[in-house]
Amino acid sequence: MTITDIRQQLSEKGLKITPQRIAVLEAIIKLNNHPSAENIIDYIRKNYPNVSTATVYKVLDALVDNELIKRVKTDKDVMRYDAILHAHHHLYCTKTDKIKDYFNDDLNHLLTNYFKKHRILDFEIADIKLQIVGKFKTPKKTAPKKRNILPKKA
Amino acid sequence: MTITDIRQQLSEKGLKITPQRIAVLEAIIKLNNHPSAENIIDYIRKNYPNVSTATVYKVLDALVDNELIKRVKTDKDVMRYDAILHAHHHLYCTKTDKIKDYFNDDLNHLLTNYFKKHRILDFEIADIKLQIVGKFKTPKKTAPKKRNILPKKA
DNA sequence: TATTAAACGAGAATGATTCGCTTTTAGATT
DNA sequence: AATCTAAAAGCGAATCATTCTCGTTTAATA
Ligand SMILES: [Mn+2]
Ligand SMILES: [Mn+2]
Ligand SMILES: [Zn+2]
Ligand SMILES: [Zn+2]
Repeated sequence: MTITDIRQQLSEKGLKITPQRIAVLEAIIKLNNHPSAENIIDYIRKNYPNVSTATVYKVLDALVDNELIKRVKTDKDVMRYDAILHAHHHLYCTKTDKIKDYFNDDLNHLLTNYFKKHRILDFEIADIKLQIVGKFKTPKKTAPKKRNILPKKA
Repeated sequence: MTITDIRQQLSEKGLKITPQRIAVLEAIIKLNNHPSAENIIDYIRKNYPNVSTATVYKVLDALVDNELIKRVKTDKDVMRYDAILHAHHHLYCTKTDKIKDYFNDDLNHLLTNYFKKHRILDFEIADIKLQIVGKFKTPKKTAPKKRNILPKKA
């Protein structure tokens, strides 16, 4: 995803191409970790110190409205954003608040087929998403490498 | 679910039985529509005009911590609450913000089995919930009753 | 009934997000 | 290339759901 691609995407949606919009979209793509507005602002300000907070929020709204990004809901008071549009689910870590993508087309088909067969009365499904809540396991300590380490205190 | 039951539930969790706690839990059960804190406050104040907003939030936290109710996440800035503890999913109406319960043990088994067979690397699942987003269909107009209606304009 | 830690009430504070208004700018038009 | 103008950006104030603080009340226990 190059800046040219981003300009292309904005243009396709009939959005004016502005440095702020490019920066926001680029930030979400680069950060690639379902960043909050604050994360995005911090990231952008490294290169463009004068971007206004309100502008970032307005850009985020515009990008969501034009389906260039998606909102990711959380338990917390902060909204998070996702530039990956391909259908996928999310692993929510209760310990760290990290959100990890979970791609599984097999599962998507399972669900789609399930609901094709079992319609929900009076409800028209637009999207089905799994909230998979839990904890990331810290990988099992396998025999740690022996190393010469200086003792903490002489 | 009587008030005696509610007192029982609070007591089992070692929570002090207070009129405010009873009122909040009763409100969520009676409203039965994933109410927001504001909905709950409005409901309660009809009978107890002096309940403090802060108290309601504190009670909600205590009830969640003690697993007597659950939080329901939404797109919006308001948290909503659920007194139904039995595993179920939610239908989110994008048009009206209504959230309807979707019970389906068949589907629950499908998912549980699926993830029993297909572990997610390095992730320990605590809970899986479906966010089913869409719109409630207004029931199809079936042959409308013929009626004598006055014409709109003479 | 007295004791006391826990819970409550009232209002201030917080903080993510939005608003209102002025200034700037992208992109079209001369 | 210079001009035009609706759209976008900037900025400070406002909003509002939720949390905090602290003085007062109360449920539970002895
Ligand atoms: Mn907030
Ligand atoms: Mn908020
Ligand atoms: Zn994602
Ligand atoms: Zn529910």
